Amino acid sequence: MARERQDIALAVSTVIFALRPHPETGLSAPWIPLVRRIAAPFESRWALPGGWVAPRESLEDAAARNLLETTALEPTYLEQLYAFGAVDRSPEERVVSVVYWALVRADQAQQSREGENVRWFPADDLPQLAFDHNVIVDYALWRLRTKVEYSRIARAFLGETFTLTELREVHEAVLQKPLDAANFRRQVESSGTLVPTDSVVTGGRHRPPRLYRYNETIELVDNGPLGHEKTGSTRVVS
Amino acid sequence: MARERQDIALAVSTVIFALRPHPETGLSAPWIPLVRRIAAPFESRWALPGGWVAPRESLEDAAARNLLETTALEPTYLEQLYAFGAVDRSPEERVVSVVYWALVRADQAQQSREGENVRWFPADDLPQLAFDHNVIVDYALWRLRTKVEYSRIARAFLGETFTLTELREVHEAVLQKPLDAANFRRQVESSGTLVPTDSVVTGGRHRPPRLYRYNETIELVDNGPLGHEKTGSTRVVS
DNA sequence: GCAAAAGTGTTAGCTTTACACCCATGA
DNA sequence: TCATGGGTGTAAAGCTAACACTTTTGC
Repeated sequence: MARERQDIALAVSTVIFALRPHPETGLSAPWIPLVRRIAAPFESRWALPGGWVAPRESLEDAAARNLLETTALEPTYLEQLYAFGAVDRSPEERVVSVVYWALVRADQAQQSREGENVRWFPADDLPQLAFDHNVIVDYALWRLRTKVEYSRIARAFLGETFTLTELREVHEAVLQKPLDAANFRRQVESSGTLVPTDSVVTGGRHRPPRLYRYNETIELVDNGPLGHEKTGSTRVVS
Repeated sequence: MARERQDIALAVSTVIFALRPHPETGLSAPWIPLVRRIAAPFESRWALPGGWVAPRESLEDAAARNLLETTALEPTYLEQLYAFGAVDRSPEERVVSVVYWALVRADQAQQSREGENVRWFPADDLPQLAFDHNVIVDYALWRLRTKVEYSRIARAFLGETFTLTELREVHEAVLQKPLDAANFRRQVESSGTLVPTDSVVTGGRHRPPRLYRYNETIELVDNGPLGHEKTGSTRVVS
């Protein structure tokens, strides 16, 4: 079963989400950074950050490296989204793209070099992108929204400790709808995913809220194909 | 941004599920076909059916073609599972595998050429496979079990029309646990996914059960990245 | 009639949702 | 003391799970 030359280029791209106020509503919402293409095809169009896979790096390493090189971002969460492999998705060359999605905190997002060639856009209001990237972003947004409800990805938008209101605001920003504060509190408290700390936040003109942290002792669900193994397939950097 | 030679081989493999009686319990359970390797690496080990991606075929087409060539199977359902890209998953060569999972009916499964080099195994009791294929099968099995509960993939194991008992037996085989017939009936009836036909099945020594078919007019959920478009990313062949 | 599976009814317990209300702090 | 968000209480509605019971067929 000898293999002849395939001549299929293998690329990785990443949809990176951060939360920022939406320009229209003013409410916190998902934004993504895009990179302006400086060569054909789709020259001068906005596209997802990405690049080629090197022969001696894993797909995930390739995604993280390209992310860092093009946007200077190091995400706190990185997960594979889908492999896109239609024959005509790139003119001329045959390119298969393994796409990842990532989450960064607002403070990390500000460290990305923004400028002529890198700019952040509200994820629900994008220009026409290069290749099939509009479809990809829509799918990533759908995954983010479904997964925030049953997993603990919201932590990637938060610091080590946080108040329940901060956690709820992350959920509201992702889902783009208000949540009942009382019921939200009971849901997360009964889920056992959080542990209260001894600290509260003082300084507000109101009762000081308690700080929580994530409970690291409980096992995760839907952690990808290697999630049942000792080493997860999703990269979580605290 | 000129790209030098990557020398990364792009392969597809597929985890194909069919339902058959389990050799120990006698109850219906998921089985998968495996292919015996006839060359290094992992010569003589069992492995998932698969092969290389041709330059001018999509990933999904490549999966379907390799399936047909190695096992003579044409699945009724085919969906991408995950792209596996660890550097050392194949010795010597660098191989990235885009893995699909597929469902076939029992009658279709019997048409696969079984023999020295192709054999069916109970999915929960496999020998040590080539490469990382044990991990892949476990993940596919997890996806099958979670997805059967919220989507309509069970249809891929059934004919055009079927009784509610037949549908329930598919769920029981996948989940490997008995379900309450009365509650199962109410769940699927209230979901609106099924439409009763005018026909019943006669011949049993009991009240003749009604035949149902799937309601094609309702929109699907979680149909992959292209699921929101007119053409789905999952292949459903009736 | 009787066995067997189809199909309906009923109830206890749990979860969800909506919203009223009290609490603790800074100004 | 008042405004503000933190946090608790509560009840209606809906859903789930378990199981009793009725229906319709073949023999």
